[in-house]
Amino acid sequence: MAMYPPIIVTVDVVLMTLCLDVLCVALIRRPNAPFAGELALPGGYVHAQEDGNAEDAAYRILREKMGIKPPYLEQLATFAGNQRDPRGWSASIAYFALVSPTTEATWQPVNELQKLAFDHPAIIQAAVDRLRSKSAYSVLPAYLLPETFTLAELQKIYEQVLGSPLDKSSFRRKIKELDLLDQVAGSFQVGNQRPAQIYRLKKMMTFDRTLSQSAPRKTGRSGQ
Amino acid sequence: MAMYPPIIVTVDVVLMTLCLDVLCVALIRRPNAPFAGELALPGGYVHAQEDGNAEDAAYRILREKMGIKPPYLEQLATFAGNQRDPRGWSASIAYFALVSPTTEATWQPVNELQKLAFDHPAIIQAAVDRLRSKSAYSVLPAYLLPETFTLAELQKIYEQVLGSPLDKSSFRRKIKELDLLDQVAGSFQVGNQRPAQIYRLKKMMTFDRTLSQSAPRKTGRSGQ
DNA sequence: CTAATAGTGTCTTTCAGACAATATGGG
DNA sequence: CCCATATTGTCTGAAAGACACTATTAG
Repeated sequence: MAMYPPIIVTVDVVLMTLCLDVLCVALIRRPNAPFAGELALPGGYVHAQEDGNAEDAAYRILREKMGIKPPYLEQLATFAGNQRDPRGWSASIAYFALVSPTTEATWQPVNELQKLAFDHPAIIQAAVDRLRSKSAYSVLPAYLLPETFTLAELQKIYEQVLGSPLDKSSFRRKIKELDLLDQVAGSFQVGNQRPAQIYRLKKMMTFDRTLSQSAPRKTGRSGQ
Repeated sequence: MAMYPPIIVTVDVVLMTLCLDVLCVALIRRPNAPFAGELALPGGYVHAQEDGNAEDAAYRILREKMGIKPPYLEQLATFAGNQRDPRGWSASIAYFALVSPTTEATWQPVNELQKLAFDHPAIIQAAVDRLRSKSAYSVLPAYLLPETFTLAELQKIYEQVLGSPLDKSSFRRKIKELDLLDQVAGSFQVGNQRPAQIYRLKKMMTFDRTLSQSAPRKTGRSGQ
């Protein structure tokens, strides 16, 4: 079998959180070529000696470049081809991760990104799409909050991510049915108001429990 | 930056169809080491010279090894690490494809697979899971049928893939709402029965239209 | 008391599941 | 007429949306 030049294999992570109610992604300014000086996703080569698998590499990169271990990480997709890196044929195994907004990083709103290195805009778009679609039927957005939060805060996150307002009663009904939150002793209060119950995500091994919160109904019938 | 030994980059395709109402996957007996003589998914090295991107590689492999161009192909996930290939650290960009049962191949039922090369059982399992989950809200299973089919045939496919019987009336209501099928002139008949209307998939650029056929309702209320 | 937000109750609409009724072919 | 399957119609119950109502704090 013929030999081909080695293919560049990297891992890039779309690390997201919510800053001031706006979905943001963590970016790093590249110190070296290619795209030296430009903003890029945290990423790097797979280290065959250190990384047992691709997820290990993603965790290592987040540890080395961001100093964190995110509570949620999943593989997004692989972006591969001869056009995305001037050095040659490359494959980027992309992950997406969610963290609390207390995480230190250079956060940039996903809706107003400047020019980025490589095809990172496309990777970020894919991550945002994935987050949106999964938010419709899972508790993923809770990972964008601090460990404890109120239901009002959680609803705001969902509305931000999904881009449409939700009914308070229906939202609470769904969340209660899901039974994925634990009450936390204590409450949160600001100003002259009734204090709110505090919750946290239940410790679980499985994400992706069915939420099945559907899109808002249309008022009129769409013909027959 | 330190140099690392080159990483093996391959593309593997889970090519599926329905043979005698059973979901099957196309396998090839490996002629060479590693795993010579064992069954494996059609796959191969990425050819940096020929393949512009990973999807190109998947199509090339299906063309070379199976002699087909499938009507549906999507990236599944990337399986990468140092344990899956005895030659070293490897990354397999896995795709999954659906074809009509008229396609010539060595089909094996996905439920009774023998020992396979590499981690191909896990890749196949991921493909089946993906097909199942997408079948709940898309018209994907139609790609498992010949180009034209009746609604009864289509419903049987859904029942096979989803693993549970569907109500005839509800199923037709959903399909009609989706508006993803075109009527074909002519009809299909067997025996002394009313002939059935023939349909085909509409030509479209987008898959994944919302079907929102939900899981069967539970009869009782689950507490509060 | 008021202001402000937290949290609940209830009516209505929508839609999937169940299943019956009708339609259309050949004998 | 019969049978067998295709196709449509209708009823019902569960769940989502709309929205009003009550609860709890500070002052």
